Amino acid sequence: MEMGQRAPVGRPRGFDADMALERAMRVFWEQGYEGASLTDLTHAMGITRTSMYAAFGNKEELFHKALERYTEGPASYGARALREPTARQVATAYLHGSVLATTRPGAPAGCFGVQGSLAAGGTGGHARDTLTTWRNAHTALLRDRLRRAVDEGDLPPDADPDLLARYLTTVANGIAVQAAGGLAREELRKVADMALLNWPPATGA
Amino acid sequence: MEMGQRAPVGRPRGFDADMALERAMRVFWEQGYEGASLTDLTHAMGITRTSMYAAFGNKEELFHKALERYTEGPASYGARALREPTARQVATAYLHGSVLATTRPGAPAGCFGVQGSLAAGGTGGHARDTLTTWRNAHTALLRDRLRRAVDEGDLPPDADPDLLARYLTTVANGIAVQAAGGLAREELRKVADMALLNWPPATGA
DNA sequence: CTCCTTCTGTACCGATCGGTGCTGAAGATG
DNA sequence: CATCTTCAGCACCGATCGGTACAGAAGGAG
Repeated sequence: MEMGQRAPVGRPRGFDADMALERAMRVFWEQGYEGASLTDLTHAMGITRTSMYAAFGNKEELFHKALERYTEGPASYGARALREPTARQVATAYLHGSVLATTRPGAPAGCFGVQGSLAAGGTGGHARDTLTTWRNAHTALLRDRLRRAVDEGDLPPDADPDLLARYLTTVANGIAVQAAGGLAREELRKVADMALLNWPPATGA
Repeated sequence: MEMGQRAPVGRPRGFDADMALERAMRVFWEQGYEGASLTDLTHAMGITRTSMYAAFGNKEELFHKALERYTEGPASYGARALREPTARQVATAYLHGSVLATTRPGAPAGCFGVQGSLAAGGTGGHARDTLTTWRNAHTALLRDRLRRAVDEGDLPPDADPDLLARYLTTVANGIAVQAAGGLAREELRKVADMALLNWPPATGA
C-alpha cells in the first residue's frame, strides 16, 4: 500500500469532467432545475446520457455539484466580501459583487441560487429546498461577520447584525431578480449604492 | 338585436369559473409555470382537463388569466400604493404591501410575479418573458408616480425617479425571494423599514 | 497477444407531459 | 315530449421526461 497516487484502471473517460460540469452549471443557471432537461444538459456538456450518469450520478447530484461549482466560481464574491476589513466594506463588496456576478457578459444573467429553483412541483422540491438552504447559509455567514464587526466597534453597539445581514441578502436577491430580467449592470450598480446609503456609521472602536 | 343581456343557451357549466381560476392561481404561485402540471391544476380546480380547456383555452392562457387575477387581488397593494399622497407614503405603502402580500397566511409564500417563472426551458420561455414584462410594468408605474412627486416638490428636484422606482422594486423582489424561503413577516417588515431609511426628504413644495 | 475494467453509444424503459376526439349527459327551447 | 346546444368524462394522442440494459470500443496489466 505504498502507492499514494491514484492509478486509474480501465478505459479513461473521453471528456473533461470539469468543463462538462461548467457547461451543466450554466444550463441550470439559465433554465433552472426543472427547466433543464437531460437532453439540454448532455447536449451542452457534449456527452451522452450514459456518460453523465456514470460521472455524476443523476440529475439531482449533477445539480448539487453544479451549485458547488457556482459557489466557488461566480459566487465566490460572497466569501471574498467576508474578508474585507470593515463592516461597511463587507457590505459594499457584497452588493457590488452581486451586481457584477449577476450581470457578467457571457454568463447567464441573474443568480443560480435564486432562479435555479424558487418554485417547483413534483420532483423539483428537493432542488428548491437546497437553494433555500444555500441562501440562508450565506445570510448566516454575513450575520456572523457583522456580529464580529459589532465586537470590534466597527458597527454601533445597538446595531442588529441579523437585520443587517438579512437586509444585504434581500437587496442582493432583488438585484438577482432584476438582472434576470435584463437590467443593465450600471443601473444595478446605482441601486446597490443607494441601498448602502443607510449603512450604520462606524463607532470608531 | 334588442337583447342586451347575454342569454346562455345550452347546458350551463357545472363549476364556478372564478373559484377555479383562484385555485389555479395558487398552484402557479406555489409551483411556477413549468412546475404546475395540468394534473396539478385541474385537481386543484376540481374540474377535468376538458372543462379547463373549454373554459380557459390552454395552459398558457390559464397562466395569463391567473396573473391578471393575481394583479387585481394579492398584488393590488401596488396600485393602492400609487394613490398615496406623498412619495414617502407611496414608497412605504409599496414595501409594506409587498411584505404583507408575500407572507399572507393561507396563501403561498412569495410573489407570483417572481417565482412564477424566473428561469425556464423549452415551452416556459413565454411565461418567463410575461413575468419580466409584468415586473417592469410595475416599475414604470412607480417611476411615473415618482416623477409627479418631483414636480410636486414632494421629492428633491435632483431626485432620480427612475433610480428610486428601480430601488423599490428591487427591494420588493428581494423580499419576495426571502418570503419564498420562509422568512417571517416581522423580519421582512424590519428589512422593509430599513430600506426606507434612506428615502429622500420632501423639499416642501 | 489475452484478460479485465471502464467508458461510450444505441436503443429502450415506464411515467408523465400538454392537448384532444368522442360519447353521452344535462339543461334550455319549442 | 323532441330538439338543440353546450358541458363533462373517459380514453387516448405523440412527445418528452428521467433513467437504464446492453453491447461494443478503448485503454492498462499480465
